[in-house]
Amino acid sequence: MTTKRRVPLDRKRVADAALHLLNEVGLEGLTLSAIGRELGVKAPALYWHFKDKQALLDEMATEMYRRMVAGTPLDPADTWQERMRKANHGLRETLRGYRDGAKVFSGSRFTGIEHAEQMEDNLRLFTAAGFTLTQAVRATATTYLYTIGFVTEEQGVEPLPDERREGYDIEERARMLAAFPLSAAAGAEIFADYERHFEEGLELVIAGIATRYGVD
Amino acid sequence: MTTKRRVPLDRKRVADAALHLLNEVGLEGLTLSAIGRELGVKAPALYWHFKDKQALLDEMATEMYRRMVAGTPLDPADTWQERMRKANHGLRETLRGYRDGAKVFSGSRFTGIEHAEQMEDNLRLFTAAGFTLTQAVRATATTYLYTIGFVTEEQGVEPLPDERREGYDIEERARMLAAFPLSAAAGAEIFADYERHFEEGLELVIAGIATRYGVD
DNA sequence: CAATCTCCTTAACGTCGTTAAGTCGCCTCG
DNA sequence: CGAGGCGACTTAACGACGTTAAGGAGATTG
Repeated sequence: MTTKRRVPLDRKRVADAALHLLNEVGLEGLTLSAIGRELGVKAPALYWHFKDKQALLDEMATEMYRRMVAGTPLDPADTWQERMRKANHGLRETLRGYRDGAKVFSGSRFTGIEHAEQMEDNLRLFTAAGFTLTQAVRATATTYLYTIGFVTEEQGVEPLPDERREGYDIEERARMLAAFPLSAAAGAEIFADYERHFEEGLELVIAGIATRYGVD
Repeated sequence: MTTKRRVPLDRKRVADAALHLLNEVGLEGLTLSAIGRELGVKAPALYWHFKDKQALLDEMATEMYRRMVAGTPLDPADTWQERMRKANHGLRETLRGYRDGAKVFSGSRFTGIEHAEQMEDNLRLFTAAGFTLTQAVRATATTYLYTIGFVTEEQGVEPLPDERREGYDIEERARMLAAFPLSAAAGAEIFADYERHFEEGLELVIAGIATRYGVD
């Protein structure tokens, strides 16, 4: 019985397995031993590749970013508005692709500097469109922060697309808030149809950028 | 030695102590036994008042909200723009008042329905200003989500006002990103002067609301 | 005065992230 | 060709954490 030598892990393969597992068990179930099990390895083995769990989460966030870039084709000829829509829809879809995706993403920091390539591309497009660098940064940062905030809240209610967390029954909420009619009616505007609401909020920000910076 | 009977705890006192402790140790150091110690009680005692730790975090978020409302005076005669500025600056200051405040806040759900009072007040003001209910909800939600996203990122760098986390040296970042000149220069626009940048982003959103919904 | 309720304690459990020490195959070099 | 070292793991163990179970003391009630 020749015990075959297993091909060694590397950071990427660990991050991939962890992202896959994340979708099944969520952030709170994402333990090192479970990740190890996914890879046929014991938990402490992961410390060979990462200094601690946060470093693994950082690599996961970076991998999410890589996949977002790969899955969100950008046209150099985009107007800045088209670029904003594509980039932020791409970001939202990426985050929604993982259970607790927004939390993992916003709680981590990228490893390396790969992300700067996309950032540079965006800033170049915006400055070419007539924005100052300062304006370009404010514009992209504001939409980015809106999207992160949006998906974080969204995933508090819908951990994954078409999967609803309990305790967010719109009708029950309306009944509880009977004394506050506007707030009660607002429930449908807040806890349903996230797609449309995300888009609408994004358009608000884009409109504000165009207005305030006099660029269109 | 008469062992005096201690006055019993209640949910509010526990949440208060936990919020106080949060500022010293952060979310990851906020353990039940540490909270108990703060109150002269052992960890399992807290289970008399809360069904689990998340329920305590929910109460903490609710208490943060109460303090925000109490500390953010609103004028019924405000224009909707003034209301947005006051409400969102108040929210940001409240969140920044606690270490990991944004994370605690956005990871929890309010207990009770007190928060609806303020919500109702806002929606009333906005609809009176000429917004439809749908528009009012989109407008307030978009700014709210921007603010949450902003402070979450901000506290990743500055856990508390005037307290910087390591690893965010702007000059070192610029050196690393030498190959990406726009991104390198953007560092100063991203990791410093949060106050001004928050305001500027908020104005972008407000401008977009005015433009897109034709209300001012 | 006994029973009950409130609010807490002590004890214990299983799990988690993490560290230390040891193992085993492979590669390198004398 | 054999010894040593290195890469990539395992096993064992640690302390801390959230949580549950059982018990107990003081106040309240019938």
